[in-house]
Formats: sequence, structure tokens, C-alpha cells
Amino acid sequence: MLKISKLTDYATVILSFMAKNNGRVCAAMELATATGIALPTVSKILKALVNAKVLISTRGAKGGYLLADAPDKITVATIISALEGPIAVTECSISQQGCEQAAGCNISGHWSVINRAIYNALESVTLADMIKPQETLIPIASLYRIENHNVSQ
Amino acid sequence: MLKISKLTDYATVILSFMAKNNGRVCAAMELATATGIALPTVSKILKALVNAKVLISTRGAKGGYLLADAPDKITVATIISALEGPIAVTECSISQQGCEQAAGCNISGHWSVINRAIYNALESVTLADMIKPQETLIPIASLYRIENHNVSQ
DNA sequence: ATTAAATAGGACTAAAATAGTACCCAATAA
DNA sequence: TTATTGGGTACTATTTTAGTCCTATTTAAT
Repeated sequence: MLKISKLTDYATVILSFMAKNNGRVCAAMELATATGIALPTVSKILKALVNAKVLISTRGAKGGYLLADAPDKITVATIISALEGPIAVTECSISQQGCEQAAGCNISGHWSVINRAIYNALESVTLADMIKPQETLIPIASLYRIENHNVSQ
Repeated sequence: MLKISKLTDYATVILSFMAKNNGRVCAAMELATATGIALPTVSKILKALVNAKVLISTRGAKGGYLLADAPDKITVATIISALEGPIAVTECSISQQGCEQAAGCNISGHWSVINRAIYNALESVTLADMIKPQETLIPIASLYRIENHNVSQ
């Protein structure tokens, strides 16, 4: 189903909370309590976000985490990359080594088109967008092309 | 890395081969030999594609598989849906049941926007596109937003 | 200085998803 | 009627992901 990992999903929840408290340093413990995610897991996610420079950390007592940028400058693409590595739909798009069945495979070039399209979609939504009041959910059926050719909200 | 499954990747290879031989019935064994993928795995994929009505099968001696539609009518979105179910980036977009931390989560509505964008990207590429001669691969660095803000091919 | 509060990094375990295989049944052409 | 080919299901192995824990390092407060 082409899904993001749970950790990435958690990351968006954590970052949304921080964006709402923009400017305030948050400790991992506070974020765990606020989001209901276990502390060790929250820590793991925060470390990854610091490495990706999405967050800035300060150690020691009164330390914690802070958004490295304004919420409207932090995109979903950035968050996904931070936790899952480069956004690419196939392994061979990244490794350049080519896959095992290189002989029969002449389609890798086309994945790059798809990758870019997806990347652009993910980059067009920011943290600031995510903390706006939510709209209605789209119906399940529209996710299936077979049942409903034109996806409509 | 937001990737499709190996089976889906194989499916595109198999379908590309069939598209090049459009109109000819192909047996699972032939497809396994042509693509280098193990026969049981090929069979599994073909079954899924039949269920999704991407392929039509005929049983018995001289039986095999045939594309159910013209290559330019079969989209990547259809292929991914066939093997992985609905294209949605988060679990809660599908289940409607809401996630555990429903209290802190007000962002689900925004995933639907992302889902649609990705869906459109995947629907814009067809099997016919995939069997055209490939272009050059994009460099790895451009997949990372951090290293290269504007993705350019 | 010492202590307490906090992050950093890495190693490890457990759980879940995915991939791959095998078996037996059903259909059909020769 | 027999060889060939797909259909369905169940099972196993592998890989990936999630989650936990431990120890080191940093810093504010006392």
C-alpha cells in the first residue's frame, strides 16, 4: 500500500505538537506524555530528526528540542527522508547498481519520473499545513482505481 | 524510503515483457524464464494481476495470460493497487477507525491531500510509457532534499 | 565540586510484514 | 484420457520495522 513507516507517522505527530508550541524547547519526556508515544520511541525519532537537521537539540538540564526552521519551511518530504532515507519507490533508483535481472529491465528510467512526481507531492505539504484544522476524510472507495476511476474528494 | 514491494516491482517487469509481446498469450513458465524470476513467485504475481483484472487468464493446455487492456490504459497506480491494496500513505487513511492517539492527532485530513497527489502521479504513468526506451537516471543526491533543495533532473 | 536532568549513540530483542515455496484441485486442448 | 496449464490455499523463511535498554556526555542549579 506504499505506506510510510509508523515511526514517520509518529514523527509528524510529534512535530505537529512542537509546531503548535513553536519557540518553546520541549524535552523528550514532555513530548512522550503529550503524544502518548513511549519515551524510548520518541527519543529514537527525535535523534533521527536532529541528524536530519529538522530539529536542534540542547543537552543537559533544561535541555530539549526545538524546530530548526519555521513550520512552513519544514515539508513532509523532509520528514520522511529524515526517518526513511531518500524518497524513491524502487531499490534500483537509489543503488545505481542495477537489479539482478538487469537484462530484462529497461524500465528503471521511468521510475525516476514517478519518484519526482511523488517527491513534489510530498514537498508541497508543510508542517504549517498539517496543523491547520482538518478537513473531511476522503472515502475509502476512491483509493481504489478499480472501483472508482476518477479519484474525487 | 516509501518503497513499493519487490513483488510489485517484479509485476512491472513481467507486464512490460507482456506489453512488448502484446496480443500473444504467455504461460507463467515462459514469463519466469524471460524475466529470471522464480516460477512460483511469477505465478503468485500473475494470480494477483488476474484478480485485479489487469490480466485475463485461460486455463488448460496452450493456456496462459494476456493483458486485459492496451498498455497505455494500464497505469502504475493500477499495478500497485493490484499487489498492495489501496494506495495510501498511512493506515488511518484506510481504516477510518482512527489511530490510538486520536486525541493528539488532527492531521489525518492532510494525508488525504498527499495521497491524492501521489495517486495522480502514479496514474500518470502507463505500461506503454514504461516500455519506451529509458532515459538517464537521476543522480542520487537529488533524492535528498537536504543536500539539494530543488530536485532537478 | 557535585548532583540531577537531559540528550547521544549504539546494541540488542521482539514483532510484523514480505517474500518465496509447495501442494493439491480445476480446466482444457490434443 | 492424458498432459499441460492456471487457481487457491497454506506454510516457511527471511527481512524489515518497531521498540527497548544501557552507557556516555553535556549542562544548569545548588
